[in-house]
Amino acid sequence: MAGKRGSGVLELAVLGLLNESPMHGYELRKRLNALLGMFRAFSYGSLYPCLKQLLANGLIVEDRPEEPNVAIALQSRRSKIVYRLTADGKERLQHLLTEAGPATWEDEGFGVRFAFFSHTRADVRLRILEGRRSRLEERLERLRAALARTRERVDHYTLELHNHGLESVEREVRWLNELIGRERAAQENASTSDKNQDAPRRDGR
Amino acid sequence: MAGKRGSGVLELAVLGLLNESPMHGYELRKRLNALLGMFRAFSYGSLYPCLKQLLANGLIVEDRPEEPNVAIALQSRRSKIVYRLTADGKERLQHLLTEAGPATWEDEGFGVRFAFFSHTRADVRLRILEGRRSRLEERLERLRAALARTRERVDHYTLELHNHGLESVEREVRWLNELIGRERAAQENASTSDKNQDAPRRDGR
DNA sequence: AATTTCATGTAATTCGTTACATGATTCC
DNA sequence: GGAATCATGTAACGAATTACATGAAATT
Repeated sequence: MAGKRGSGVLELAVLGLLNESPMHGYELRKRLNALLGMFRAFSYGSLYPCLKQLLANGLIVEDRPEEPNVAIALQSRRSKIVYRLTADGKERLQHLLTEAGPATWEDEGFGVRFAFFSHTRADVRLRILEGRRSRLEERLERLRAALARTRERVDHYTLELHNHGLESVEREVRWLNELIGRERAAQENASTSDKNQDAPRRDGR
Repeated sequence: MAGKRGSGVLELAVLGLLNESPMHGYELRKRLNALLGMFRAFSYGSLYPCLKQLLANGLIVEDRPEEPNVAIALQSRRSKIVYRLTADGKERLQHLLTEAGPATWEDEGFGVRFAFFSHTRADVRLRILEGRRSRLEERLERLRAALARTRERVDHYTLELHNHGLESVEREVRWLNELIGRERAAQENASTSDKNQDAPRRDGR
């Protein structure tokens, strides 16, 4: 059922962007690298095969701008294949935004998920932020333990590297804490006036 | 000449560790993930094929602990294949530590290169640090430009992400500046009493 | 004796890249 | 009319992963 290809951060990013508005490949790549410039940059060699795959899976459709009545001869100008999401595509996007996976995927996918937060349900946002935080905290523990075990036996540079890394992660945790706090406040704010702001909780397992 | 396989961060890391002391695969992986825990974790599925490749390329040799005279029957205990660097391997390590490559490799390799700084020539250290800094600064410029172009057209979350990313990179640049300053001071300190501390500069191109 | 940890490997797969190849459109 | 950029793709490759498979050694 699930296609053999088309997974990965790229799929999520493409679906997310097409969810905001239909686009052709070239523009997609530009917006992609503007949006995710902090983390990575995708090339056409990845993008077009991905689009092909999404098309084959029925998650997107092409919108070639042909008005059949108006001008038949103008079909020669057949550049710019605009893609847009199908219903299946939207479903898939929600799945990718929501569902958990292996830690490595969650790590890679966080930036992209965050980038589409304004199109994401409040409860899902909170879950993603908390998930990220707990993974980072787990990592912190492991790193601190490893550092304590080898204390004094490592050279100056290794120590410097570890400390810098540790501080970076700690900094991100503080950032997440702030964001989570704001999200919670906004949610409470909304639930005082509006009910059913809570997510209908999914099956417990 | 150059083997078709065995490139990547892993090769550098393995050579670097074996340069410190001979080791068998299992221990190698543990030390690897302790050393590079901040960035990545390698699995046996990567490590053993890499060792095999390095062996085939003559960069390492195996040191199976068989004393032929003592006990022939004890060969049945053929665990723990200890590897150590050959002369070619040391040369290759110096090449990998020193030589520049595509930006993506330099980015991935920085952490590993840094981890082996205590076994690296002072001038090479400085070059690596400055290279990293200039790449980061280039990235900063691009990010700031992109941010300025789309200013006010992006949603709250995207802005938050970009700012956090920007600050992280700026922070690393400051860290590098500190390190570079210290390296320079140490180098000057040394060159007042000791001459030929300068690197014999390689061909200019 | 059983379980955990040590130790070594292979096969298939994944996600992405670089380099190549092509052509239309716009700017100068 | 020539250059830059827009636009779409393909083929070959790269680096590492996961899942699988095996067995010896140490601990309980």
